[in-house]
Amino acid sequence: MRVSKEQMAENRERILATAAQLFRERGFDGIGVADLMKTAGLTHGGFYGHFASKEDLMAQASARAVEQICGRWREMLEHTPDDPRAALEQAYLTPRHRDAPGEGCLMAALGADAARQGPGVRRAVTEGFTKMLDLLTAAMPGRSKAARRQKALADYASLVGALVLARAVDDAALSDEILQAAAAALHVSAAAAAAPAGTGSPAA
Amino acid sequence: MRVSKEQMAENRERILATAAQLFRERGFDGIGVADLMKTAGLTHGGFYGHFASKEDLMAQASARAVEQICGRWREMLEHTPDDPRAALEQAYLTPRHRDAPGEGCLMAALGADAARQGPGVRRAVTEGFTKMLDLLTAAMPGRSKAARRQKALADYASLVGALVLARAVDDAALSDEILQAAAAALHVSAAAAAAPAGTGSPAA
DNA sequence: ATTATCTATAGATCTATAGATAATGC
DNA sequence: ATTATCTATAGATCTATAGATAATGC
Repeated sequence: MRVSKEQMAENRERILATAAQLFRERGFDGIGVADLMKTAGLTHGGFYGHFASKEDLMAQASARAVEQICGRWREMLEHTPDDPRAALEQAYLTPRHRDAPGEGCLMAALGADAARQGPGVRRAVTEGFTKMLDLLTAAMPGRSKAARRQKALADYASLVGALVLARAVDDAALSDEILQAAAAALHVSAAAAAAPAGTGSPAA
Repeated sequence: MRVSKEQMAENRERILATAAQLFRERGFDGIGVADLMKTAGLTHGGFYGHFASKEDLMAQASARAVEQICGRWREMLEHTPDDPRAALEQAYLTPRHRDAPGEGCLMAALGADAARQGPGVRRAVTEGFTKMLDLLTAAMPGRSKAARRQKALADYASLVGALVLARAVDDAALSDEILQAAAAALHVSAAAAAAPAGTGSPAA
């Protein structure tokens, strides 16, 4: 049953990646350790050789999700030097992002959940939020750093709220309307009403 | 053990009120039927004489929370005829509201959770959201109804996102900063940095 | 020999139900 | 007699651990 050190590291990565997706899709309480390990192709008991507890995994999976998101954000900032803020915010407010929470923004998927978790999870989520905020601040136009940060905070709140609301309602037209209203207020062109069967990852 | 019809109706109301608070404080999965009934002063088994299932209660408690919120919103609209929008949004973005989720906005506390629930809960949450949106639209200045509604949607997204983020982070200064940045973007004066030990209910 | 994983299970908790109990309301 | 509530429990699920297993790596 024992595997090589490389294989073990790979297993650990797969557990983390699986958790980062499933927690965002189903909430911290929506997926158990046994199901999670099964999805990762391992058995229940092996989990505790990799992580101290489920809460430990929740914290590390949150950090992992932030890394994925920041990686995609950095790519956008490099590929759209003219108006990176608009590109990022427009991509955030797409039906594609709304419909793929498992690959999307940590704060929209788990922010409300995180507020009810223990110190380890809240610390990881706060650090992750700060990293994402710094990237958005860097993409923000404006004179002073303070003004850019304030605008980034306000814009981030608009993005997260619009996505939370768009996912909560069961009316597709109303959901699209929420995304479009937020886009209009942020002065980026409205997201398409239906998600095209395009390639690539969602934008958050 | 049997109680009068009036007492039974009162018990049912107490279960609903308790659920509307505890679900918002701890999430739909954060409180069980047994603990909920204990808090309401009843025993576990009696629950199913009042509600068909926990999910049934989740839907009805969401509707109940919306009624509470809309009642407070209507009061504000009547008491601040000059600029009801600013009054409502300013009150929403206070530390008091952030620190009292059990009495606060349904969408900020349970919006992300609701997206993962069954049709009954999603329907109730969507209907509640529509009611709150209509009140905010009525408080919004603007020429056309469509323009007021679009602005209300965008503002509501900002409010919900700011509250979700302010609750998620474990850094008090950062949390206050989020509320203040959202208030500034909405052109309402920033919320006080610390919640005064005042009277009355939170504003959402 | 060490150790990563697996099997099996302990102990707690959760939703829901069955049957007993006792107070209401005819 | 009816019925709202209570007691007790079924059955499922959850986190975590103990001990067995078998492959790695000295």
